[in-house]
Amino acid sequence: MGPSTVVGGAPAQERRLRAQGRKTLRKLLDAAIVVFDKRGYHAARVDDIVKTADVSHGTFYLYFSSKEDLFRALVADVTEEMRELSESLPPISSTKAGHDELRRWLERFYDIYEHYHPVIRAWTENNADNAQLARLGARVLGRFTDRLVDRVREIEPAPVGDPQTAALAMVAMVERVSYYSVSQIFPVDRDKLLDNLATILHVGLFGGVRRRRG
Amino acid sequence: MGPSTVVGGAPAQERRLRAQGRKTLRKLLDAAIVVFDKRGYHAARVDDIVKTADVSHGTFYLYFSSKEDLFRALVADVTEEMRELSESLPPISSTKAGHDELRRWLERFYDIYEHYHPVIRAWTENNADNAQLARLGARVLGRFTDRLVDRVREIEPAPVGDPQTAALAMVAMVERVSYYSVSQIFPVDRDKLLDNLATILHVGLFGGVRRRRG
Amino acid sequence: MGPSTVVGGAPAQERRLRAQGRKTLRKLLDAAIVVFDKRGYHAARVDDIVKTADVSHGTFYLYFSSKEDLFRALVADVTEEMRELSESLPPISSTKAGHDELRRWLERFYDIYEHYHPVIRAWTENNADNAQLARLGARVLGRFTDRLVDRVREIEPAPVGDPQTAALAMVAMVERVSYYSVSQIFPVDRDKLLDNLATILHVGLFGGVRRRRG
Amino acid sequence: MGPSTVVGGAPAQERRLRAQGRKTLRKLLDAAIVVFDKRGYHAARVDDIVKTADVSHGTFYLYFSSKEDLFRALVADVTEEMRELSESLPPISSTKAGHDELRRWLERFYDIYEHYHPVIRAWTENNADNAQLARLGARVLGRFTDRLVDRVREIEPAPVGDPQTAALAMVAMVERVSYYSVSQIFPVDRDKLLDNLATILHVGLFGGVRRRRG
DNA sequence: CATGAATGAGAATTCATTCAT
DNA sequence: AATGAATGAATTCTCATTCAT
Repeated sequence: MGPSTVVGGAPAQERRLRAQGRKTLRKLLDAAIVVFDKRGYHAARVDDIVKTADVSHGTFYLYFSSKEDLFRALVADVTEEMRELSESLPPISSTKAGHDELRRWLERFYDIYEHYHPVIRAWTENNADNAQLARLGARVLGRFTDRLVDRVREIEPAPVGDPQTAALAMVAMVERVSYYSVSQIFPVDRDKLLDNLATILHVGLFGGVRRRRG
Repeated sequence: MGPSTVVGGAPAQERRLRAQGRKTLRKLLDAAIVVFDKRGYHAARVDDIVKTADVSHGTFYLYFSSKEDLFRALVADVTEEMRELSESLPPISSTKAGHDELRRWLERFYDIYEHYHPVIRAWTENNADNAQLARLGARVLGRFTDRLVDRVREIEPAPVGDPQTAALAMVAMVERVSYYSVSQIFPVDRDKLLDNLATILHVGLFGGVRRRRG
Repeated sequence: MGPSTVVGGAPAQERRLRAQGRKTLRKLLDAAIVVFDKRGYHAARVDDIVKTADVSHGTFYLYFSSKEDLFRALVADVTEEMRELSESLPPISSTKAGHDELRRWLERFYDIYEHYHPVIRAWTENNADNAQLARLGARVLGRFTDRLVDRVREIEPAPVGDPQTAALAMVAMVERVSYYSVSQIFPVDRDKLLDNLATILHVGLFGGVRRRRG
Repeated sequence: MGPSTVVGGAPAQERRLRAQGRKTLRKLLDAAIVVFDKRGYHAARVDDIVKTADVSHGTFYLYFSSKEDLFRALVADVTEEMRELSESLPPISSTKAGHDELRRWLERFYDIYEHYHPVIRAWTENNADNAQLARLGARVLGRFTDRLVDRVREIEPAPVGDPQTAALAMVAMVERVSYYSVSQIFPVDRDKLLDNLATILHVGLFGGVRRRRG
């Protein structure tokens, strides 16, 4: 998990990082996810992050100009992963094979979501007072719906009247149910959840037929 | 909008409030919603709230022991309103009449959600470090799904295999799409949104038949 | 216990108090002693005092201009009682009768001290930043030593070389041991304590002869 | 003056202090004594302490979690010094040599008392609402009386009937007279005071014979 | 006389960020 | 590249005192 190229904050980009530096950078990013998970973004203290990463206070500012700077780096990671994921959505047929493709794709979504969910939650926290962040979030969501709509339109005959709205509703559903699951608001079994989501999407968007389980 | 009985925070509950006191209490609660909307819960300063309510700093602490205390009072309001709403879900038939009932009920949900959405967002923000709050949120969601499942089970023949999971997915969808809408992440027309949601729920849960619009 | 005429603070002295007013005044003074006992002077809140006296916040300021004003009124009470007590010290012979006189007089001291000890402690607390209070305290102590010296000088032959210093040491001892006792730093039996103090003073100042007990 | 090992408050104990840090810690402790002396414990502001120590406000909280935390550190210092002092009380004969030993020991007591008296006064101030502090104070006093009693019992024939009570009275006397002296409630010459105290203790506890001075 | 409400100055505390080594 | 120490602006909270009824 994690994008191939680790991107640091402003101060880190002005320097050429060696192996040691890249390692420290990654330690800080990982520590931040852990701390955001435990306390939430706003309650997270730079102090908590450096303690978790086991580096000194001053070191933090060698890599990031502020907590927000670090957060932006994490958001860039998520955005990139989600962009790659949305582009990787394959054609989905209305047959069992289509259902299984969808299932595998949702699985990858879920795993990324699980890894980054403290970042995603922080993102939500900040939507209120950070318009740019909100726009970026909308773009990520938009890419998912657009891609789904593309795939829906490939099906003949058209399985659903208003693919745009339906796709948005499905994205919303998948996102929120995943949130409930990873944050354990509702304890749900991962595999069962993915089965159900795959079925609902397949039936709701791709003309799949609801089958009794078992 | 707003519950019939205004409940203050810890300090207010130890005193007997007269008309004047109750008025100030309400001013503070309303001001808090405004400020949470503008800046988000964590960025909200007690100072902003008292300025908006046009009372002095000290007055705030006559009614609430802290910002969190005030927040809890607002959460109690939302919880109560949502409880009443979930209990008011009428039987839903699979006919056009059922669709219209659902539409009216969703409309009420949406309006409450719109009014309290700054509180609901703050709720989400705090789920991380406040387990009790998270549990309370789960209970509210649970009441909605339970009630939907009750209504789904009244339909013959059974329109959906696993009503529990389906209901949870629908609740998640409605909640999140409403969030997108009121927070204007996606600018959606309220009426069109409610039409679509009513249809998706009616078809997905209550055996309704999808009809071409127009 | 308590002086015959209750004296209020500045605001109360500008008005003629009726029965009701005098009652409220006394309730406040008594409540203050209770609260000073429980929390100490500085930690005592006007709020605690009015709650204990069961009057409203505003009423306090009808009788005293401030917490300090109330404190001064209590100090005046103690000062007056102690003045009366020091003047009442009878001639002390070096015989058993002298010992018994001393014992009775110490008993009265102890009882006043016990009643007012929260005020006396507050007095100590304030000696640091209130020079006038410190001077007043010195005067009270001075009256005791002077009076003791007067009585010592009546004895022939002179039982002690430097009555002034010896008297001061004895006053210090009595005061502090009483403090240990009433504040229960050392749990001491009142009667046994008074026996011992009477003996020490009688032997140390008045030429008394130490006798084995029993 | 001052104990050999400086102990900081809660925050300081979690970190490893270097030379610079230890210096700042000591500056704060010393400054606190100065400020407690000038204004008394309760009136002392953290602001006064940091100004006197010439460090910033934030630095204070790097070493102590609150004013109370700093106070506890000072109390630990006094307690330790007093413990060492009480253990150092040598055997006291009833001769002139015993008197002189006592005189030297009281001198050391007086000097420690003088240095720490702002702390000791604060201790008294807080006895009311802090039971643990009161217990600790009783233990310190108890060590003095116990040690005196040990030394008294070494004398043959027994010079006093109830050494326990007599010792407590003497400790009370010494403590309070020292307080009068250092706080200048009564302006007393240090040397003359120590002479008198040594004589009273020697005569009152150790069978010494009162001699005319001069 | 008495009350509940309101005020606001003042104090404690936190924590992101900078600095000297 | 890293560290521990220091900073001070920003914020919360308290509580004596005043006010309107």
